[in-house]
Amino acid sequence: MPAEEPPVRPPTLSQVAARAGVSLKTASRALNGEPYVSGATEQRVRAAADELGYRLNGLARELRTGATSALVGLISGDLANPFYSAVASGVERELRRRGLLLVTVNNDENGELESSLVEALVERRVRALLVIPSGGGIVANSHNIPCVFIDRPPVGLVADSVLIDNAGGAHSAAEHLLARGHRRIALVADLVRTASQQARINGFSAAMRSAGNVDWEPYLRTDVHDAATAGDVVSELLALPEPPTALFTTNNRLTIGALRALRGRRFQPALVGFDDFELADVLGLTVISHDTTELGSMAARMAIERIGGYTGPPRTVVIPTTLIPRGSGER
Amino acid sequence: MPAEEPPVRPPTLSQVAARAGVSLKTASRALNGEPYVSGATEQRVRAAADELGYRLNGLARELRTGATSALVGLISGDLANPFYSAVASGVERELRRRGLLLVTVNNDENGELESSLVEALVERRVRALLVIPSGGGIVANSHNIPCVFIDRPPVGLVADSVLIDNAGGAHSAAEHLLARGHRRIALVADLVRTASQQARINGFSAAMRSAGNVDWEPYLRTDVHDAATAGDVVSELLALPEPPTALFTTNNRLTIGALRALRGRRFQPALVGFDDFELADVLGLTVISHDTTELGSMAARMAIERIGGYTGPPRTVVIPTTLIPRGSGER
DNA sequence: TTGAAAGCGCTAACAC
DNA sequence: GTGTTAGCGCTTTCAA
Repeated sequence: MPAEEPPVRPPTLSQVAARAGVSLKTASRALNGEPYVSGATEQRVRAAADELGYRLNGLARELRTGATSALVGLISGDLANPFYSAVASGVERELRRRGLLLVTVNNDENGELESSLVEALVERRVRALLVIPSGGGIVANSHNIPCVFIDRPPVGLVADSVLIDNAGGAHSAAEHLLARGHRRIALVADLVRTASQQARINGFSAAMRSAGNVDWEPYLRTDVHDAATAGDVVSELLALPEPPTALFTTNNRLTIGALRALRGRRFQPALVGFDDFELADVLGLTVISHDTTELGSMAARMAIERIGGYTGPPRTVVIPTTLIPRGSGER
Repeated sequence: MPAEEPPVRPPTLSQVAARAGVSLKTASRALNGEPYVSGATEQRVRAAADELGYRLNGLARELRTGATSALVGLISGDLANPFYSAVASGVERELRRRGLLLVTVNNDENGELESSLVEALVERRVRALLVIPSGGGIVANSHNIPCVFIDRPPVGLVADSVLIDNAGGAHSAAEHLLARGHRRIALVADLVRTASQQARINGFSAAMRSAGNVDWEPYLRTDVHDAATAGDVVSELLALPEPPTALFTTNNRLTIGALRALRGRRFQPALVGFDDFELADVLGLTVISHDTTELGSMAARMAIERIGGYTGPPRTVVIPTTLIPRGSGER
């Protein structure tokens, strides 16, 4: 049984100073590479710091220099979803270049939890907040800290946002299928309460309207939220007396569900999916692609500008989409 | 034109106290729900806090109460890689339950960068460090803070680690292919300098040795680090005068590269891949699967125990693997 | 029940 | 070049 360990505290700057035989401030100057320290003194201080295994206490520094941290918070859905992790990857890379650190938290697609996470991050004095809203709750940014919304604009307030060209992408998917002669086209969409899904549905139906096609309307399915349900929905659609000849799925999860349902079937309807993903090429899947990582990088850059003092009006950046034909949308 | 904005500092506890007409300490007690505060006083303090939009400054609290933060750092490769993001997802979920926050940083698979990131996190006084080592560098944990290694054990020191049963998984893949009569089996592996790859290669060759098979040896390819190269390597293998009849790829990236190379070919060798991934089922791919998210959760739990004061000897947990036959490994 | 004083580890401002 | 003093916003003594 080891004796009660005294809770070993890391060495402090004054301990380093004492050991080097200089004052606190001199030690500070030496380690921070400030001018007006003689070479010899600097050497001694550095040596003392090494011997003690001294590490700067960032908390204390940050408290002193302005009571804000070097942290930027990202609130999103589960990182296991490749969309969120791609965004996180872009964000992290951009932050790291500026010496900022990324704190990631999962909102579990739950608006209340999301609000409490905002509180927690604000208490930690994050320098900025990046949010992919759960869609349910509204993140009120009454905290006076820079906030950039990703993929979904905030409800009821104007703020910096980075969005995908949802309407445009869905529009081009619709046109692509129409141009190949499809009329009975099914639309399988996620929760309509999110603005991004809403825009995709709108873009799609606008294209149908322009083409004077109403045959698709019986095949609209919304609020399909996971891959398994998407698979069921697609199976049901194909079991109809007059099944659709083409499908458009409005995000990667739903597309994957559709692919599972289509697997091994004799009749393969045309399929276009919103969001590109790994292996879509191997599967010969036609997709509406966009640079998800760039979505994150852009948001991070906007946040960094705000941190840097930019005070212009809120901006909205729209990331374009591209249709990548790989076979499934051309049959 | 608004006048020069004074840099608005968030309200402090003493401002709240002043407004409520109580002392600093009383305000602190009231907001922290400590005993010995009269109900009326508490109400007044809470009201004052609300009116001012007061948020606790976690930096100051943490500095005062022990100079450590509520942060846990995770150092890994790019989150765009589903393996890392699955681990991160498991870690985050576990931390959040304990009120801890996850800071994720990307080591860019670069040992030197990794060391500097450790420094940065230690300076922020993270409570624990979770590391998926880049393989190149050695993370020396001379910092006296809890550290758990994930997927790859640290070189040259004993420490808490959570590993996948790499050797066992590779062994079962080899047996699976041998049992189906394959002899010329190609092994496409990633950087051998990482312990996990080393273990997979060892497990595979041990099984071959047991079976008395040496025919596979000309088909060993290592240090294949990305999907594109993996594709090239597979194409080369299949172009040999005596091509292998089966392939084993030692991680998801390489498997995906192999799939791309195999696409549209007449002759389809058997294929087993280490790591399961989304859509592997749709592709009919036989894999060595393991619970990647659990890898992260387990590591987080071990770190939390250390934070909680556990001082036992370092432990190593091995996460088991399962072979999931889906067709590609059975042809 | 409440308050005053001290101090966490550091840096800013000003002396020497 | 170097040291002294003060104070970031909070919690922890200890006294009232």
